[in-house]
Amino acid sequence: MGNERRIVQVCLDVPLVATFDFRVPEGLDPEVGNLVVVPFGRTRKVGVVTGRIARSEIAPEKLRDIESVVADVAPLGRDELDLYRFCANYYLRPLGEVIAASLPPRLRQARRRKLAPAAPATARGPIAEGPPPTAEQEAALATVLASFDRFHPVLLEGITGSGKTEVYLRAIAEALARGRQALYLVPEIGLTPQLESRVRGRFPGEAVIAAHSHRSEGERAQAWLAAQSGTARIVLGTRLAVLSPFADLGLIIVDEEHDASYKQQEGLRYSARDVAVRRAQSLGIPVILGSATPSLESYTNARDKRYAHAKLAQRATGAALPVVRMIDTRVDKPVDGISRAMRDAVAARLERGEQSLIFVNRRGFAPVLYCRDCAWHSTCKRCSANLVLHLNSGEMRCHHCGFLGRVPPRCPKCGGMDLAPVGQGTQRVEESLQALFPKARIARVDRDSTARKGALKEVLDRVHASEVDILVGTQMLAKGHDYPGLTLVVALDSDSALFSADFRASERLFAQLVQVGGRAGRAALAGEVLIQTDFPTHPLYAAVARNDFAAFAEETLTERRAAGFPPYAHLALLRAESKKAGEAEEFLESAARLAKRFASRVEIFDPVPARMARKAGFERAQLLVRAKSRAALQPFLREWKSALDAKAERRVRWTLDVDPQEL
DNA sequence: AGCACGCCGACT
DNA sequence: GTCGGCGTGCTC
Repeated sequence: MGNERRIVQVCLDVPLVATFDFRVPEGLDPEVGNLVVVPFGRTRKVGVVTGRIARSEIAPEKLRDIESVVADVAPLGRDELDLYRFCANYYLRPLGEVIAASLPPRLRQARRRKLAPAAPATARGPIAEGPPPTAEQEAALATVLASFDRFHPVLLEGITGSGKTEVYLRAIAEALARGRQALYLVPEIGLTPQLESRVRGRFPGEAVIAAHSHRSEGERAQAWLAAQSGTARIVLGTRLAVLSPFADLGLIIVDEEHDASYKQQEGLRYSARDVAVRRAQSLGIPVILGSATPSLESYTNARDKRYAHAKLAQRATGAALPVVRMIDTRVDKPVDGISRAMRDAVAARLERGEQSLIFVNRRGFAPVLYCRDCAWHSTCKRCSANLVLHLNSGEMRCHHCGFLGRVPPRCPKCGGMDLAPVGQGTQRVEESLQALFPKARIARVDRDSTARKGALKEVLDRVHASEVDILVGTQMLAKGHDYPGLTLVVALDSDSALFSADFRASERLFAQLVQVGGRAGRAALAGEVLIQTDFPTHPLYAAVARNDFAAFAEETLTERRAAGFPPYAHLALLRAESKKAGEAEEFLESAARLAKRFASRVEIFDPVPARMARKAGFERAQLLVRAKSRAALQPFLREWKSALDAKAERRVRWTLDVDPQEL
């Protein structure tokens, strides 16, 4: 009888405490991995059984019975639980939080209807014929296939338009042929509706599931179950999908692997790309990381032969890469943001019936309103940021906390009437272009203009139908879309990123310019990219112009090595915020003192204000920690975290960000 | 995280 | 006299 394992450890989404013990009543037989409903406090919760034990340390009178075993969801597999344990450990979060993040909301509800029975598996069908691969694609695929039965990540470095997707699709075909599932991660699925239909078109007989947060709760639950049961053969998804269960995962693809949106910026701050590599490693399956501008981490891994390196240097269509030119705005002074050279270039496209894309990474009309009499300017009371002028709606808006106010008719400080919008946002550029080219059909694409569901697709359809001459927009335009009639891309205001305090800003700028520039001239027409800048000889722009990622990477790596930053070091950031000024920094000061007690192989920086020192009424500060290796950093972080938890600090909200993406 | 309990200011 | 503010503590 002593061997009867009538107590289970149940993992719940509760801070700090990983598992709670529960008795198993007669008639129930939960196994490890099962979802169970348990009474908790005065509510009920869904948890996951992580162990079965004969005795509990908990006083018997405190133990309560499991209420039920969730019967319509199969238990989580060993592989999944291992993966979640790794994430919990590595990112220093409770296991319950990781599991909760991996479960679709519907499955986390203790009270819910029974799930609809899973859709039956579709018959395996023929795979549609793709275009004949180019020699480069063939070679890249050979590299992928050479490491198909083991873990050996492949960095697929391919210029825009080189046909990385074709390599992915052929790799997926191989995984399917071996009877296994494929996971295809993309940064933002909402922006790439074309991809889903392309994948479905290629694999008409296979169940393709798109998993992302724009789905209804029912659909998300169905997608999760289909991946878990193996009904779904191909799962296309955003970062969250990397935590999805699979019956028999045989391949992971991370497209645009450099993209910052793979890093979750709150709660469990995981990098889906890094988790994908780790998952592939423990499953012994191939993983393909694709990008035109790889992250410097992946790039060095390939250069140092830890990853295989496949390159696509030619455009698959044979189209030439766009010509990149700088417009020296010290000489060619822009009027309302538009230089003479830009105006001429757009005019030439209008005359030829070709399309232009104007890239302005700022929405609104103007980033700040300024009083010429007293130098007052519009700032947010709750954030250290300017209020952005949105003329269309007559509002001043804070893009960081959501504050909304009316546009002041006169200066709030001196009462003067001479208020001037300073700088260019997408709305203003749209307006200026319309004034210059009254007959041009202009469409604006930014978070404001595409807030309505389906609005983005409508604009893109109009672009494809040649009903738009000029497209003005933010980085939303850069990702993944094809514009066959587009021959001109202009970047208006990228200089600020050249000198940012964030050491990754230049890496992001390079990727962004390459990506948006790559939209030009993808079909039969030659493309041109113009960059308006005060620094026309800056090495970053020169490398963009030569399409020379390697040169940019090597130069940036030299700087990183000298400064001791990733990939030559590993970082963690302790972020703190508090409503009272000084409290956050005080907390970090004491955290730093604490750290220095047992930090032998890590370097503790001084606390500094966050880049946005005040946000939504919270004072924010951060403390950087650096180590030579993960092996040195991780044990330190674990010890530090538990010491910080023990302080039970209540006034200050704090979180540890392992491998921070933005400083 | 929820959700209680528990002591101090303004009001149906 | 109560309603409710959020500080403190617990959940197997």
